[in-house]
Amino acid sequence: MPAEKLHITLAGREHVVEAGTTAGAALAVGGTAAAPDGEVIAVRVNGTVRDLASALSDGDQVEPVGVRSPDGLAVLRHSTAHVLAQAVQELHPEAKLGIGPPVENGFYYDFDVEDPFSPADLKAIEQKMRQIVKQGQRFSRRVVSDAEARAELAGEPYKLELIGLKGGAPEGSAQGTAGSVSTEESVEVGGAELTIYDNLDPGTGDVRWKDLCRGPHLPSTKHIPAFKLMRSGGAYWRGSEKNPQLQRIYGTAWPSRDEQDKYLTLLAEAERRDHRRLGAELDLFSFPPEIGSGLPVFHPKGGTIRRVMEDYSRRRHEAAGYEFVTTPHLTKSTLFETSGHLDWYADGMYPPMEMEGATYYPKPMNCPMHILIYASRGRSYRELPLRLFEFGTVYRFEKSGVVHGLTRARGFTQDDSHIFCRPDQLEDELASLLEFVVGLLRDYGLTEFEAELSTRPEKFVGEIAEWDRAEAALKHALDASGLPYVIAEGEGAFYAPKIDVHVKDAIGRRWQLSTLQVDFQEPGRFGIEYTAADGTRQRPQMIHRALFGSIERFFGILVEHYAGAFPPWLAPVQAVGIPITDEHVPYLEDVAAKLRERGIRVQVDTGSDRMQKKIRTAQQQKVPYMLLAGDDDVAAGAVSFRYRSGAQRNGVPIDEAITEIVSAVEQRIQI
RNA sequence: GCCGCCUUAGCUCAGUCGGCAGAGCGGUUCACUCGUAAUGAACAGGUCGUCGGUUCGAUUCCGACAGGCGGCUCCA
Repeated sequence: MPAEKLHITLAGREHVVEAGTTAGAALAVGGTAAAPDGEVIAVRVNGTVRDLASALSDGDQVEPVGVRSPDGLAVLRHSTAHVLAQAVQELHPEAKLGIGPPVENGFYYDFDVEDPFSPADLKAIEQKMRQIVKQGQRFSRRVVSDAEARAELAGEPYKLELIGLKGGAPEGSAQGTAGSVSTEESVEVGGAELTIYDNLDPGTGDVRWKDLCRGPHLPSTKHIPAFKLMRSGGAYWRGSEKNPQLQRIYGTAWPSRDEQDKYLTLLAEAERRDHRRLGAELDLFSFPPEIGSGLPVFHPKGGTIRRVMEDYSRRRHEAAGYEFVTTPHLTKSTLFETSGHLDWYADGMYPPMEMEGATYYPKPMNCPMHILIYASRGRSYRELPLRLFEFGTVYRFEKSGVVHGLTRARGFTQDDSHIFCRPDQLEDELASLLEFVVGLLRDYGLTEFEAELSTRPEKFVGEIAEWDRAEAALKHALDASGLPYVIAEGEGAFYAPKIDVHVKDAIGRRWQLSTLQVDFQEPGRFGIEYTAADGTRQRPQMIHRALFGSIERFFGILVEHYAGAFPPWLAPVQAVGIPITDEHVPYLEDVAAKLRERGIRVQVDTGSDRMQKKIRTAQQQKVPYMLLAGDDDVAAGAVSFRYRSGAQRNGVPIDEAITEIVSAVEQRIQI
C-alpha cells in the first residue's frame, strides 16, 4: 500500500512530499532547481542517475544533477545521440540502429545503412536534428517486458541482439581509461529492467520515435542548447573486427553555445599545431613515398632538433649511471624464438629474410639484445644495478590504416633502457628511475604529469608473490614521486606490471609517454644470472624503460606542444641576423661569428628581400631571436633585437646581446 | 587489415560536362638599398600519383595498386 506522504532527503535536507511527486517537482519544492554545475537536468536517487520525471519512493535520497557535471554532460550528450538517431531514421528509414553512447566531448550513434553517410547527408541530418530540438519533443521512459521489447524492436536486429545479451549479463565494463572512447552497452540495457524511451510530440503527445535505452534523458529536446555533427566513419559492431561494420556518426554537444565554440576553437588550435603540418612548414621532416609509409626522414632543421634532444638525453643518462650500448638492426630468428616474441608478435614484425641458410628479422625491440650483453659474461652482484641504454631503432609492421605521422611510424628509435638489478634493489631503483624520467621530461618543457599503475592481469607468467612485490615497489615509487596516479587493475602486460607516465601538453591534451615495466618473462627465458655475495647463482630483476617512448613520437609531441616555436635551446635556428641594407651584412656576419663561437646556431639573411620581408620569414620560421643592424647599430657597436613574441629592444651592445642569447640557451628557458 | 574520402607545379589550391592545364606562395634573374610581419618585373617549373581498361582521343569515365586524410580494430 503506497504511503500518501513520502519522506525524502533533498540535497541533504529532509522533506515531506505528496505521493506521486516526481523527482523534478520535489527538487522545485526543495528550491534546488539550479545547481552549482548548471541547470538541473536529472537527479541522482540513492546514487543512481535518473530522469527528472521519475517517481520517488519513501526514504529516497535525492540530489540534483547539473548539466555541467560529468553525469549531466553524459545525459545531455546521450540525449543528443537519440535526436541524431531519430533524424537518421526519418531521413533513412532503412537504417538499423546500433548503439549511441556519450563519449568525451560528445556522442556517437552507429547505424547499419546501405550507403555510408556523405558530408551532404550529415548536413541534412543535422538540419533535421535542429528541427527536432526546436520542437521540444519530450523524452518519456517506460518499462517493458522482454517480450514487449522484442515485439516493438522486431525491425532492429542489433537491439534484439542486445536484449539477448542482457540475459547473458554483459560484465560491467571497466571504466574507460583517460581519453579512450567507451562503447559500453550499459547505455542500452544496463539496468535490472528493460526500458524504452519514447520521443513524444510536444503538441499531440504522439510517439515520434523510440529506442531501447537505459537512460536517463533530458526532460525534452529543448534542453539541448548547442550541438554539431563532426564526422562519420566505419565502426565494427560491438567493437570486434569479426563483426559487420556499421556507420558511426560523431557529434558534440554542450550546455551553451559559448562552451561549444570554445571546444571548436580548441580543435582548430590542435589542427594548427598538427606536427605533420608544421613538419612540412618548418622543413623538419617528411615521409617520402619512395621510402614507404611510416618511414620518416629528418631534414637538416628537424635533424638538428633531434640531435639536440638526443645529446641532452645522453648527457643526463651518463650522469645517472647508464652505460651506452649499440646493437644491430637485424637478428637471426633464434633470438626472438628464445624471447618468445615470434610466438605472440610475429604479425607485428617485418617479414623474415633468408640468408645463407639462416632466417633474419629486423628487430621490433631491443630488449633481447641488451639481455645478450648482460649475459655475455658472468655477472657479480657488485655490478648491479647494470643500466644499459641505447637509442635503438626498431621496425614494427603497423597495419596500413594505423600509421599516423611521427606518432605511429613503422621505423622509429626508442630511447630504450634495460636495468638489471638484485631483487632488494628493485624498489630504490624504480623510485630513482621515476624521478629521473619526470625530471628529464620537465627539462623538455613539460610540466603536468599523471601516472597509471597497471597490475597483474588474469593471464600472467611468474609467481604471484613476485608480482605482488613488484607492484608494491612500483606503488612506492609512485608515492615517493608525488605524481597523481590511478591504478588500472589487471591492465598489465602478461609478463610485467608497469607504470605509464602521461603528460599534458600546452593545450591540455594527454599523451602517454614513458613506460616502466618489471619483466617476469625474459630473465627466465634467457636464463640470466648473477653471483650473489654467498656464492649462489641468482636471477636478476629486469626493468624495461622507454622515456620518450620513441624519439620520433616525442619529437612530434614537442612540435605540437610548442606549436613549432621551440625554446631557444632546441630551436634549429636560434638567431637570425637581418641587415637593414646590404651594407650591414658584413657587420652582422661578424656578430654571427661571435655567436657561433659560443655555440649558437645563427644565420644571417643575406637574401635580396627587404628587411620587412626577412622579419616576416624569420617570424614564420619561429626563430627565437632576430638581430637587426643598421647604421645606428653599427655606429654604436650594437644590434637591435626583435623577439619571436614581437617585442623589441634596440641598441643592445654586442657583448650583452651574446650573453642574453647564450644564457637563455644554457638555462633552457622558453621565450 | 576494414569502412569512407582524397591525390593537378616544391607548397596551398583552381580547372577541364573527354580535345595534351592555371593562380598565389616558393625558386631563378634583373632592378630597388629600404629600421621591426610580404618592393616590382621577367623567367623557369607539370607524362594532372602509378599501371591497366573503355574511347578516334583520357588529367577528366571505369578498375587495380601506391600514398595521404577521417574513423574502426590493433599498438608486445
